[in-house]
Amino acid sequence: MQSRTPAGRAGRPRSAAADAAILGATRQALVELGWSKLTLGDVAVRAGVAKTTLYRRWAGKNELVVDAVAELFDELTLPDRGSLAADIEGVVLQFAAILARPEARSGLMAVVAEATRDDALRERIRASIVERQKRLVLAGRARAQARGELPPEADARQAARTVDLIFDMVAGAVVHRTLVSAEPADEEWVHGFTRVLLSGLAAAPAPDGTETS
Amino acid sequence: MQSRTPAGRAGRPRSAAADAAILGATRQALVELGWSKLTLGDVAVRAGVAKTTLYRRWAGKNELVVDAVAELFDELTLPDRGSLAADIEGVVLQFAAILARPEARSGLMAVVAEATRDDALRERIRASIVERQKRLVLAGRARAQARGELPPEADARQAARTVDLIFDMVAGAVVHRTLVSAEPADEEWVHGFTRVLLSGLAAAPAPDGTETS
Amino acid sequence: MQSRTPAGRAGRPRSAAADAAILGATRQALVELGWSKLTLGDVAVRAGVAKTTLYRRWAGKNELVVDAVAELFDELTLPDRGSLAADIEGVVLQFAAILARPEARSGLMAVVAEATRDDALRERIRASIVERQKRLVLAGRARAQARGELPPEADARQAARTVDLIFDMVAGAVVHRTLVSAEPADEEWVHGFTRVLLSGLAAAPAPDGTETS
Amino acid sequence: MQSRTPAGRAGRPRSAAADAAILGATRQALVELGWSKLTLGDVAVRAGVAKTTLYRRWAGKNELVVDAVAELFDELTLPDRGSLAADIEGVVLQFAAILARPEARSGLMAVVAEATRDDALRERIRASIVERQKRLVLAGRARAQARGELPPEADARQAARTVDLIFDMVAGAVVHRTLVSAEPADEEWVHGFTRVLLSGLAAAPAPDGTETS
DNA sequence: AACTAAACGAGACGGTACGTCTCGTCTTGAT
DNA sequence: ATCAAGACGAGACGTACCGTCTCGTTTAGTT
Repeated sequence: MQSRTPAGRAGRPRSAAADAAILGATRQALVELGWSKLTLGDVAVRAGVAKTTLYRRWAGKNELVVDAVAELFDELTLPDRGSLAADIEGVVLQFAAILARPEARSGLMAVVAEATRDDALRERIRASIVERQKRLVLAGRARAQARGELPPEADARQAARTVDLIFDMVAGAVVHRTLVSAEPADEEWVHGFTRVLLSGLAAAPAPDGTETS
Repeated sequence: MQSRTPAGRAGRPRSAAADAAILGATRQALVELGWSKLTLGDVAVRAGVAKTTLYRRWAGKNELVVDAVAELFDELTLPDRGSLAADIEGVVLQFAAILARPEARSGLMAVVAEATRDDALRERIRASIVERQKRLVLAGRARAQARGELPPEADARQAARTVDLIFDMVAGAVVHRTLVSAEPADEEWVHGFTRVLLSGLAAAPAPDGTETS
Repeated sequence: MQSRTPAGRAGRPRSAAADAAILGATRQALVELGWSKLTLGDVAVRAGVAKTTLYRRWAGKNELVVDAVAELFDELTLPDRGSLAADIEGVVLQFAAILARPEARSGLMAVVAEATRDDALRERIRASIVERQKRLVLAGRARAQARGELPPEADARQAARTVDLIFDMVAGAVVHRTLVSAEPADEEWVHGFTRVLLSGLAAAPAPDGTETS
Repeated sequence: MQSRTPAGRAGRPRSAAADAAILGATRQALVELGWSKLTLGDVAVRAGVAKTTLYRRWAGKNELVVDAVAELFDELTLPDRGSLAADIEGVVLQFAAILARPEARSGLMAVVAEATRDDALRERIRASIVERQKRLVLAGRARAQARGELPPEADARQAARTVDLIFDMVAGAVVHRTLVSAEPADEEWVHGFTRVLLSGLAAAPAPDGTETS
C-alpha cells in the first residue's frame, strides 16, 4: 500500500497510524451501519482523518472494505484436534464464528457482489482472501498425511483441483447456511456437514471423470 | 403484490402492466449497470413509468431487486434424466447457468449482502427464493424413491434437515465456485461435485449426531 | 331528492354547496398554510370534495384564490361618519382590518405577484377586486358633494383620474404600511395619513399637468 | 486589517464569483420564468454552479430572491434637479422604472407575499430594501433644508414618523399603480401624485394629532 | 537552523441520486 | 353527467455523499 520513502523521497512521510485507524474505523462503521450506509466521509471522521488522506491511500469504498475485511480472516488457525474430521470441524466452526460478526457478513458479501462486475476487485478478493486462506486446507491435508489418514497425492494437478473443490464446498456451504438460509452453523450442523464431506471425498477420490469404478 | 381492490374498491386500480414492466426494466438495468449503479429513477425511465408508481409498489431498491431476481429461479426444472445423479447434475448445471447471467450475479449477491443487516429483507429472500426452490430437492428425492434409488424416509424431522443440508451444500458450492473463486461451474466440476455429494450422503445417512460409531 | 335539471340538461347536476365549501376551505388553508404551502389536494380534502370537482370549476390555484379573497372585500362599507375626513378614515381602517387577516394578506399579495406575469389573472384581479371597490370612493365623493364639502365635478375624465389616484394612494399606502413596513395601520397613523391626503387634494385640485405655473 | 476567512480560517474559502453569478442568474430567471416557475435547480444551472453551493449560502428561494431584488434598488439616486418637488418626481420616476422591470415586479411582490407568514423574511426585506432606501428620503430632506425649502426639524421622533409616512405613501402608491391597477406610472401621473403629496405635507405639517388648528 | 516538499485538517466545489411532494389528468364504480 | 377515490406521468424539492480541488498548516529529512 504505502511505500516507506521508496528512493529517498523528500517531504513528510505518510502517517503509519492513519492506515490502522482507517481500517479499524471501517470495521466499526460496518458493524454500526452496514455496507450500503457506510460512507467514506463518516469513516474519515471516525478515524480522525481528512477525506483526502483516505482517498490518497484507497481508490474507493470497495478497495477499502476488502482490506478491512481481509484482516479478519487471518485469525483463522488449524489447531491439532487429533483427527482430520475434528480438524475440519474446528476450522469450519471458526469460519462460521467470523461470519457471525456483522462487519464480516456485511463487508464480505457486499464486496463479492460488487466484484461480479469488477474484475480487478474480484482478483483483489481472490488474492487477499481466498488464496490466502487455502493455507488452511493445505495444512490440514499435510497433517492428515503425516497421521496416515490420507495417502500422499501423486498427481499435483489433481491435488490442486481437489483443494479447490473442498474450499468451494466448505466456504460455500457455511456462507449459504449462515447468510442465505439464515440458520446458525452450529456444532450439530457442522458435524453433519463434515461427515458428508469427508465420506464423499473418501468414496470418490478422483473427482475428474477418470476413475475406474 | 397485487390486491384486487381488496376491501375498499374506490379509485383507479393499479396497472397490472406496470409491475411486469418494472421488474423487466430492473433486470435489464442490472445487466447493464450492476447493483450499485442501478438507480430507481433509471428503472422508472426504462419501464416507461413514473418514479412515484415504482415507490407506490416497492419500498426500495432491495425489495425490488429481490422480486426481480426471484423470478429468474422459477425457470429451474428437474427433467427426468434417468438417475438421481444425473438429475442432480442437471439441476446444478441449470443453476450454474442462471448464476452466470449478470442480472442474477449482481442482484442476488447484493441483496444477500444487504440482508445481513435487515431481517425483513432476509426473510423475504428466504421465502421468495430459498424455500420456493426447495421444491427441486423434494421432487428429486421423490423421483429417486420412486425409482428405488432411495428408501422412503422414516423420520420427517430428519428428512427436512437433510433437505436443508443438501440445499446449502449445492447452492453454496455453486455460488462460491462461480462468484468467489470466479471459476466456471462447468460439466467437469459439476460431475466431481455431484459424486462427492452423493457418496457422502450415501455413506453418512444420519447427519444428526445420533449414529452409533 | 329533486331533479332540477336547469335547461333540460342530462346527468347529475353540480353540487351548489361544493362551491361555497371550496372557497371556505381555501380561505381556511390560506390562514393555516399561507399561499406557497397551500395545495389544491389539501383544499379538496378540507372541502370534502374530490380534486376532480375542484378542477372542473377553477383552472388552478391562482383563479381559486382570487375568488376566495375577492369575497373578503365585499364586507367593506362606508358608514356616514359626518364628514369626508371621517368617512375616509373609517373606510381606511376597515381596509386595514381586512389586511390584518392572514388569508387576505397571503392571498392578495400572492395573486398580485402572480399577476405580474399573467395578463388574464391581472385583469381578473382588476375586475373582481379593484374596480369593484372603487364604489367606495365614488360613494364617498357623492356624499361629500351632497354635504357641500366638494363641488360637483365638471370634467368627467378628470374626475375619473382623480378617483384612480385616490385609490392608488389609499390602497397603496395601507398595503405598504401593513405588509412591507410591517407596522400597524392604527388610528393614529390613519389619522395622519388622511390629513395629508385630504390637504393635498384640496390644495392641488387639478392633478393633470394643465395648471398655470 | 485583513478579512482572510475571519474567524475559522481552515478549509477552502468560498468563491466570491459564485455569489454574483447566482444573484445574476436569479434575476435572469425571474425575467424569463417569473417567481412561481423559478426553480433553484435552474438558477444553479444558469449560474454554472451546483445546487449545493446555492443552498450553502441561502436558506431557500425567498431569501435568495430578496437579495437578488434588493440589489436592483441600489441604483436609485437623487440627482439635484433644483427643487424639492423636482427631486421627488425624479426619484419616483426612477422607482417606477425599476418596478417596470419584470424581475423586480415578480420578485418583490412574491417575497412580500411570502413575508406575510414569515417574520424572519419580513425583517430581511425591511432591512435589505426598505430601511436601506430611506436614505433617499433623508437625502432629499437634507437638500431641501439646505435650500431653505424646509425648516430644520425640531423633534427627532416626529421627523422619523414623517419619513416613514412619506415612504409608505410614495412606495405604496407607485407599487399599487404599477402592479395592482396595472397602469403606467408615467410622468403625468407622477407629476399629479407629487403635487398632492407635497401639498398635503405642507398643509399638514404635524401628522400626529398635536397640531393646533 | 533553515529549507523543502509531501502529507495533513478542513471544507467548498460540481455532480448525481435520493425519496417525497404536488401537480393536473385519467380511470374506476357508485350515485 | 357528476361524484369520491385514488393511480398515473411529470418534475421540483431539499438532503446526502461522491470524489476533486483549494487553502493554510505541520513535519521529517536534507542542506
